[in-house]
Amino acid sequence: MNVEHFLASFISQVINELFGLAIQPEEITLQKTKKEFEGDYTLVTFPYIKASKCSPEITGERIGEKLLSTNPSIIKFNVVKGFLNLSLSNDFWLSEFKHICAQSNYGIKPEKSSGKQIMLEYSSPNTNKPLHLGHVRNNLLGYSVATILKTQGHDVIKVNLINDRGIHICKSMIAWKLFGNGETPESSGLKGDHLVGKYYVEFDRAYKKEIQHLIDNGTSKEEAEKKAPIMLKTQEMLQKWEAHDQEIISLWKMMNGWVYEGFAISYKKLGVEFDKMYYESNTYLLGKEAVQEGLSKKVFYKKMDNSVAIDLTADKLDEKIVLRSDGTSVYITQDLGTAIERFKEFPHISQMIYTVGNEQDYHFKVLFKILEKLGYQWAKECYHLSYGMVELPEGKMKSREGTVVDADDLMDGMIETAKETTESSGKVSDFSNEEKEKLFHTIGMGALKYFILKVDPKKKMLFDPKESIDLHGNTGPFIQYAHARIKSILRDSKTDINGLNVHDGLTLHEKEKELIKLQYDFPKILSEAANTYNPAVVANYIYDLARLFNQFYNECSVLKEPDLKIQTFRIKLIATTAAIIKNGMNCLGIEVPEKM
RNA sequence: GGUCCCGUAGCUCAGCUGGAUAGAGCAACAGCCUUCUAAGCUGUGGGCCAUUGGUUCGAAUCCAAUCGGGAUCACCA
Repeated sequence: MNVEHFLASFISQVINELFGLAIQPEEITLQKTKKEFEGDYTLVTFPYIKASKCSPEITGERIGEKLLSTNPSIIKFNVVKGFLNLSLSNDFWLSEFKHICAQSNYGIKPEKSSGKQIMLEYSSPNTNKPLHLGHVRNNLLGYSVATILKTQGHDVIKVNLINDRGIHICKSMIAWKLFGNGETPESSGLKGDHLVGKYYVEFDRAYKKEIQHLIDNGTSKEEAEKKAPIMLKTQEMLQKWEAHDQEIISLWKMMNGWVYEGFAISYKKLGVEFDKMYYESNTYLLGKEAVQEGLSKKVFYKKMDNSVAIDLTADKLDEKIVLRSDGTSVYITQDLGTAIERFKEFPHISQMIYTVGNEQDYHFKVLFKILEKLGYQWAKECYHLSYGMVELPEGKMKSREGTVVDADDLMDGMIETAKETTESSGKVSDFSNEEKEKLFHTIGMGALKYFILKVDPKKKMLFDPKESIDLHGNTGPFIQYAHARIKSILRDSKTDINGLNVHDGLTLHEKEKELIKLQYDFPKILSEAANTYNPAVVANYIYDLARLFNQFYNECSVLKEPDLKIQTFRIKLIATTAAIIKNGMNCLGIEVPEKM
């Protein structure tokens, strides 16, 4: 039984009895009492003064007195202006705490218990360059939201749609052919994705040089961009690729293979994974049937030049081309086709989530609207998990210009920072080398992941590479540290925690009560995070919990507490705290060490 | 120009389904380790919540306008 509901239904009865006002429990809003006042929950009395025909203060007094006399869990109340603050008894909170203890994974619903199946797409890299900070945000966000949805009992299918074809891929291939001299990851010692990325940058350099050369010889800029020889070669290569030219296909396979080897390493380090991979080289022709279907349903129309379009001006969007005049498809065509395919392939999915940056907000609005107009019922269950760009102090990152924060460098740098800090603390002298490496990875990646996930996904975020990510304060390691501290106490206690029982009638220390109250919120936090697709909700909650534990730790001793009943209670209390920290951090894809 | 998103402490961010004196962290300053891990805890300073108007008993929160920042409006992906 939810505490707010429990109180609200009592209050609705009381208000009805006292003032004759019929009010549903759901309409009563209770809020947590602010720190500076005494009490657990607060009722704002302003909405009821019309019915009570008294001042807000008197209204509060009357409701409070009635509640006190009818509800044994309420032991005290006070009224400040129009605010009625209610205090619940220690035993009430202790019995809530027992409920928390009784569940092995408090707040987390059993796997696949909701019966709802959701497909979530994330990552979606191009195979022409290595992953950068922007991809890191995408990957962490997608993985985290998937994990959070799983806590609600949903069956989540994580998919990755790899953009493995197109003109941008050919750019790296052409540059490698022209300037590569047969260089391979083995011969260069470069990670495969970095090697391919090097030639993507190389292409841009050569292209720009050719453009400048043409401009110097009197060609207009626009003309030069089209006529640059290297660009013509690239377009020729794309045509050959589409015509299944064996030589091009095998070059493509080889270079993509290098990229996949590189990605696999980065994904592993990031700790993300997928249930199914899609490749655009397989899906890029999809959607033409949907175009035909749309034409016959008169959703689309043919234009004078034979291209096919849809008019969305009535929906405050523009006209959108869905098939070129030469009959080839555009980006949105394959997105339409892919979506339709997926719902055929997985008939039980009830929701489709796309983790894509907010620069594509418009694209997804158009996509979902078209699907709706084509008559697909599930179109309204498609959701664009839109997130803000990661910006550097100098502005946006640009792959072609090399002004990106590379994902591998970033991760290695964080792990190195974690190593330095950890070693200087001198706490891990008894660790084996293997354990140390694991710990540095856990802490470094924890810092990075928390740094990115604690901010609201839809907001753009700033990253300054010159200021390394902090390990103190509101950070991943802060939370990991709180967890390690708890585990250290539990080890020293040398007791079987499951065998312990919490006694009634304890007097609760302020911080103990706060810990119970905050732990009690965990399931609500998870469902809120799931409903809003927002890992930051979990991140900020876990931080609050860790901070509260640290305060408790400073004020109350666990193992040195002489009263055994209290000691037992405290052991249970910190054990559940640790479990929630661990499960919460797991939602962010962050591991927590037993010792650090 | 149209549409969408964002403006909260020096910096990075919470709070936004309307409620009490707007919160954290970093940075600065001052304390706390013979006591379960100081990656910690406590305290001090720091705010016209972009501006103006409206709705309300009550607005950082809702509405409108204005100013600033960003994205997008391709037969690119």
